[in-house]
Amino acid sequence: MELGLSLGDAPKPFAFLEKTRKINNKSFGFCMGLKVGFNGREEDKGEDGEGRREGITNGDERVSADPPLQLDLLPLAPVPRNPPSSQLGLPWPTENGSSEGGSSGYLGAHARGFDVNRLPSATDQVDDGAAVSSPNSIVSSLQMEFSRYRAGSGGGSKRDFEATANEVDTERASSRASDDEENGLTRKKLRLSKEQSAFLEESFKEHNTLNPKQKLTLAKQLNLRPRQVEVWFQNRRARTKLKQTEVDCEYLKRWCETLTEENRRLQKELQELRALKTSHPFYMQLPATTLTMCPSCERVVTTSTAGAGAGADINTPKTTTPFSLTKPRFSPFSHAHQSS
DNA sequence: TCGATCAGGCGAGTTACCTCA
DNA sequence: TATGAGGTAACTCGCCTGATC
Repeated sequence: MELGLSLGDAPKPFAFLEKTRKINNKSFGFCMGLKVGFNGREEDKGEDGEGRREGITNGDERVSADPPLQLDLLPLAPVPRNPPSSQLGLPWPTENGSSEGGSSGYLGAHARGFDVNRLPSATDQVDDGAAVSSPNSIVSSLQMEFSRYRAGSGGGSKRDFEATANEVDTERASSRASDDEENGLTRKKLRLSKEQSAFLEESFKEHNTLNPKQKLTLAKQLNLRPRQVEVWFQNRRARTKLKQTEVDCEYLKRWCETLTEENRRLQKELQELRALKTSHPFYMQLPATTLTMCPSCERVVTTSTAGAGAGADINTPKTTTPFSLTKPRFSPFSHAHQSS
């Protein structure tokens, strides 16, 4: 059984059909594909390679004629097709080709000064190349910058309230930071502000991995250490994967129930056929024949080693079957018979 | 060309801290 | 006010990959 997952637009091809390990981040909807194969090659694949890393298999490694089922688990509130990355000034080109360079970005120009996590150290300034305002100026700078931010985004009262709450958050964080610094304690963990989280979230939608340049630019824009940005993306990927796993489990559980039910029904049908065999021996004078049905072309063909029924197509109108045939969902069929 | 070494990145697992009911 | 649960930032470890020698 093969499970292909992608984060992104539902109709997109499954990741295991593409030669890519990248997760599509255009939206946070869950798109899950399930392919059941009978060749058992999963066991042969081993533990190395991209498939292990991302749970994705290359399409050319397993070839199946049956298209995988696709389950769309999109969020109730769909993510806008065009996330406001350009407004946020992401440090890399978006799909629209905008927002190249953080300095021209929306927050890129204004976000300086709301560092909630640290007091700038000399090494940080060297490493990040970002001049950080003094601790005492953080809050006022933030309020000034975000008042502009609100005005620029045309926010209403609710937005103003949220921004104010974020300012409080930031102030609290700054206060904690200052306290820790004064006490000479090393800060273990501090909360990111809502703005920082939202900005990182938007960035993650664009790219779920960062190259060093993007990391540095983001860190500068958000006044975070590059390490913090890196850790945030790592944790974000982990959360995404965890969520996917939960969805996978739920889906596979339902799928298992469905297969169990189908198996039960087929067993019942088999019993009926056996009963028919005893009551209508006429049918049993036919040579032993295996009936198979291709789920893709929906043709039932007979295969037999002897007798008149070999290779006959029972879908032709003049041929009838005294019983119903169930179309299996998955089959290791090849479509060699389809061309004929 | 091949192997050893190193740096950097990432996933997985864990810890520690914070918030909230 | 104390407490437990849940969320999450940060850390550690091991593995992989690419660059360099």
